[in-house]
Amino acid sequence: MTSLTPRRRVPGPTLRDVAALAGVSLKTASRVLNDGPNVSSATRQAVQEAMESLSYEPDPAARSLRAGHDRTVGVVVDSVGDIFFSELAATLESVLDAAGYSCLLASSNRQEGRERDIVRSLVRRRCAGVIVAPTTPASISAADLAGTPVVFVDRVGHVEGAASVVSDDPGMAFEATRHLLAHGHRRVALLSDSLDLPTTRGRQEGYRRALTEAGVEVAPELMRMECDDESSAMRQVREVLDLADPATAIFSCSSRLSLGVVPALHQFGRTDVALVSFGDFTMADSVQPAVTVVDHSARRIAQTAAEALLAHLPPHDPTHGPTGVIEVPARLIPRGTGEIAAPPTPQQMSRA
Amino acid sequence: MTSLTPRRRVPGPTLRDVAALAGVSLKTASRVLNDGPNVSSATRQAVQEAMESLSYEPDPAARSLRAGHDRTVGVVVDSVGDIFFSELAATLESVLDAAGYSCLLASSNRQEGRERDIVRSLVRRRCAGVIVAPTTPASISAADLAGTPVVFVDRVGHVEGAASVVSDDPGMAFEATRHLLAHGHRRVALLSDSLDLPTTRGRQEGYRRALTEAGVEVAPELMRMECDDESSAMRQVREVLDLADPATAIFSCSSRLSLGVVPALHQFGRTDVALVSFGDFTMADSVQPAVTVVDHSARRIAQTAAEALLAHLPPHDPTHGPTGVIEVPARLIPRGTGEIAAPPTPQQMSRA
DNA sequence: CTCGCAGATGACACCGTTGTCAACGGGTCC
DNA sequence: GGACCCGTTGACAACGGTGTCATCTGCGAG
Repeated sequence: MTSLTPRRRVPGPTLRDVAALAGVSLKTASRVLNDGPNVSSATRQAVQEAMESLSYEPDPAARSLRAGHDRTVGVVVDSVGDIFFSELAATLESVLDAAGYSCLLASSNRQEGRERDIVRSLVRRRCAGVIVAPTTPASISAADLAGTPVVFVDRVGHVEGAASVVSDDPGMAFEATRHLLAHGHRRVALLSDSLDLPTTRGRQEGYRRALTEAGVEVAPELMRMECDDESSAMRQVREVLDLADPATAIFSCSSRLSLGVVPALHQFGRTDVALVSFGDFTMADSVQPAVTVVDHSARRIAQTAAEALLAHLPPHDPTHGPTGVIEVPARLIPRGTGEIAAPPTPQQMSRA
Repeated sequence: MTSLTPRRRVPGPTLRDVAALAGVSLKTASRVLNDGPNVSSATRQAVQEAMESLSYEPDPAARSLRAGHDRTVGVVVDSVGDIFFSELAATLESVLDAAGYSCLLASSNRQEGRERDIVRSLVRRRCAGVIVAPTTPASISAADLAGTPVVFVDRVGHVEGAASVVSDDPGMAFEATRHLLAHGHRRVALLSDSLDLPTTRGRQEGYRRALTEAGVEVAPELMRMECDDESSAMRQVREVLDLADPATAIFSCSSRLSLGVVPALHQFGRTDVALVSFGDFTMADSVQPAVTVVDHSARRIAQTAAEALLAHLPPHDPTHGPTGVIEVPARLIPRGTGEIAAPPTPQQMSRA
């Protein structure tokens, strides 16, 4: 009972076996494995042949233990199941894989405590580095990292020497809203989630600024900040369209919400309502009319973040990687819904 | 240059420190850590207090190296970015996390070679177990696993003693098709991807069998097996609707394709066409009419697979976990599109 | 001819943990 | 009272690599 044999693992060849076969010492074999200096080409070749013939693979655990780091990058996102983060994760994985790193992926479920636990555990694992979508700017501290390089994604994290790769939330929200205003809309509804994330705040801020600069009143009844899933988004859409002075355009703050807004508009038969979605999504360019979006591409953020992290990892000089906030260019993709003109207002009609 | 210090890692407390503080030997501390037998309660408590006060955390690498296994489960899916697999992965992660395992997630991108490489690398890492969506039934062999417990998901994998958690593809496809036939349809189009996966084949088979049993001709021009993304699905929808003897119902073999079919039908204004989707998706019950789906819930498959794997892992007896093909019950969820009746055919009309 | 130096190689300790086995002390049973 | 046993404990080696330092060889400089 004490010695229940959990199905015997078949041990692979070790570096010792390689060394023995090549007729050299363990250390020399190690040098060849790591492209170390001072190895004669004859020796190097002998060892390489031995590795080949045994189909030797180094043991990551042993390496990690001794060397203090390994070829794994930890990735912490809100949820792997979320459309945005799943794309982000997929891209991170492919970029890091190309650089010889594997990914340890975990979901924080937006809980700060869980996020910190996960990061600590990744650090304990001697991950080469971590990539985190922080729930709050200060959710992760330098102490949690214990020197492990980190790059934040999607939201800014405050850790000395760390980079944060984000899109320009206020700026792009500003542009999206201005785009709607430019098509004559004065009643632009804002759909946003209720969370107090910097991302969310930034987008709300951009919306407000665009209205203000255009001299349009910021109407509280048009700002709907309780949309946490598709169905609540649908409900809010109905409400802003049913107002006495109804919305004629909608700015949806996330692709998740847009997944509720689009069906809602279709269901109500209101394809005359303008819409810009912050965040592209699968069906955006196949629905009719196609949805105008701000593309803050998960792919591009992931690509940039992965490269930023790699610059902090060996063989690069870890002190010279990028630092601070990196804004990934986002762009407005006009596809149809954003270009729907506002109907003439009663005032305009009477004035004419 | 040789000794470039990659930002000094701060080493955490080791078990040795704990032992020293508690005034016991390293081994005794280890015994407490692992709930080993034969430790006096006084000693146990002293060690636990020492661990507490140092906030000690065991080192997974060292543990893995010495014990030959660790608390990590490798997960290999087609792509983390795919809607189905991202949900699958999210659920696996949460179930395994609750059992104290972390996940190492990787995408095979449906390449058999890459899949095998990933699995081998996971095995080398001494993962406690792996969960794989195999590209082919024989893509992974017992030799690749070297004794590591495995559970296959979504598709059947052939490895002695391994469980495969799948939904009843032929059966549910049969039922979906029969559902459409029961509403009077005789021209039911099949939309499927071109891959030669058992899953795909099973669904095609169920479709054929339903038609045959109902005495309906299996029409080649209605079987569209070249749909590999949303846009090709849209194209195929147009084509089957434009036939001289057009389709009146569509059976879409995957949620990914349905994401193209639904917008296509909306765009063509053909909400009179019946549709059943194999696989639920976010917008399915919010579009109008809502989409009837076969729910082969990623969540349920993941849950079952995680439990099957856990049963093969310590502290359970690894030889007594479930084995063979486990079919997760799927169910047809009628929501609207599947219940649209067929228009009377010319034959029926003239006969009347 | 000797010294020194650099390239090549290996012996050994060590990373943090767990398995093996021996030692110790106290009680039980003849 | 001695043999025996069991619960408790610790010394030691080992897992598979890498860092440190010593050793050895050959060769050009003085």
